[in-house]
Amino acid sequence: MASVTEENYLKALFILVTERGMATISDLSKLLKVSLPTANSMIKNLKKQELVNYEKYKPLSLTEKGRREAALVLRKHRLTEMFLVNEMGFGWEEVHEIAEQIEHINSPIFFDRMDKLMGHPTIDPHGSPIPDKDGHIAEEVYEQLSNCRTGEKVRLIALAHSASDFLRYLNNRDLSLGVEMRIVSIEAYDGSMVVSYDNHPAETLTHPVCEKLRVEKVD
Amino acid sequence: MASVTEENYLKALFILVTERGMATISDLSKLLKVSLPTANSMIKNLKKQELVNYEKYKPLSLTEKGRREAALVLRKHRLTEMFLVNEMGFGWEEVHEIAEQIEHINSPIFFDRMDKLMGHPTIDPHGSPIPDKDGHIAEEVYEQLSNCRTGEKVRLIALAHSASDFLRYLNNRDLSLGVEMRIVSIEAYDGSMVVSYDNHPAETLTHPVCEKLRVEKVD
DNA sequence: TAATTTTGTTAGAATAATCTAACTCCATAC
DNA sequence: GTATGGAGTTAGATTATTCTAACAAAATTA
Repeated sequence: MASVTEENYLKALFILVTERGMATISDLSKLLKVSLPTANSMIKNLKKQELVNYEKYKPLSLTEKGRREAALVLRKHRLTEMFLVNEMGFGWEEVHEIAEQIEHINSPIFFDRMDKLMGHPTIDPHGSPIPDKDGHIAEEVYEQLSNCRTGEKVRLIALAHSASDFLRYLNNRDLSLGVEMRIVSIEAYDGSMVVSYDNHPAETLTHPVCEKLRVEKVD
Repeated sequence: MASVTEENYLKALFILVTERGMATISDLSKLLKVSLPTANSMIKNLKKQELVNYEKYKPLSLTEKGRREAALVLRKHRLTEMFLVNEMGFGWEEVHEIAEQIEHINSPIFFDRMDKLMGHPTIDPHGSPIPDKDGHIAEEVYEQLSNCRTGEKVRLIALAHSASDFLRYLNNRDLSLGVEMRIVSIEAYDGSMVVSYDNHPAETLTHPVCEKLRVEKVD
């Protein structure tokens, strides 16, 4: 079975490929904060185990076996986040670091029990889909807020990132999943948006923030 | 901070010293299933960190710092076991293996939350005391069933071991903490005892089992 | 296209945790 | 009081994961 380190590489690769369609060794080395040679040698190791496809100087991808392993780690991570929020009362900004550790626990009954206690949730507290027990994961079809137009009304449905400082930023503005907002205006210069929702008639969100907010249109 | 391996050595040492009053390198090597030289070199490492007292060829003990670290690992283990039983619905025979892994999670807020959700429990599902946040642990003052006499009435209050096969053995006989039993007879030859309780008028328990059952006398 | 920068690779070393083989110390049995 | 067996130690090697230094390939810029 994959070591904790190997699981982290597989998960990182899965996320990179899902988010940007491809991944390189230097992407991995940045995301995991290891040196390039370290990532390079781990990739050789994972190739030997037939978990990643890799040829010298070429971009990386997961084999079917690797993709499945990675999705199961992601399943454990997201189930844990949901459990921490729903069953233990944590805020969505507190759970990532804990889940980063618990995702490596090797105990199918433990995660099955979480899953059952929560009634088999399909998304985590940040709106990301939870892979099923076979490693299948729903595609994320939501739009970025940054791609929407002035006047549109949208519902916040998921987040592309879940760093705790970003989540606290959202908390401070009463932004949570399900909030419906109208795009009041878009600043052409820097792409920042002014949105209105609930008791916030005019909240300005910078472009990097809008890129991370996933929304669906409301009629 | 101590690595997972170091935490396991400290915990093992704590348990050995608590159970038998002292510990040697070979005790450790047997308990942790590592070779003698492996245990030897780890002990040197822990001595360098001032976590254990050790002189060549002498028995081992924990320093105050080491004792505290060990007790905090044990705290995480036992809180986890209690959480798994009380909040997640596991049987007491299922929780040891999971807790062995979760005890190494580094997240004070996670364990504080468990503790709070359960109302600050002081014993785990096997009756063992849970150390407090400062690493203080209550002494276990219970008697072994094997030291009791014919005719005495006792209440099962704790277990000295929590291996899952032992716990299933108890489950199969409807033995759980709190059960009150009367000692019907003791077989002098092998120390086995016949006890009666609830719907079990005459259950025979071997000496090794009786040694692991901790009881208090009922008037 | 040539120069430069970024990315990737190889070589070689370090650390943590483990092992086996060989040797030494110590308690105790005779 | 010596011999013996168990416990402890040392030496040396292995594996996993990491690093830096040096170099090579690919991509980008001029």
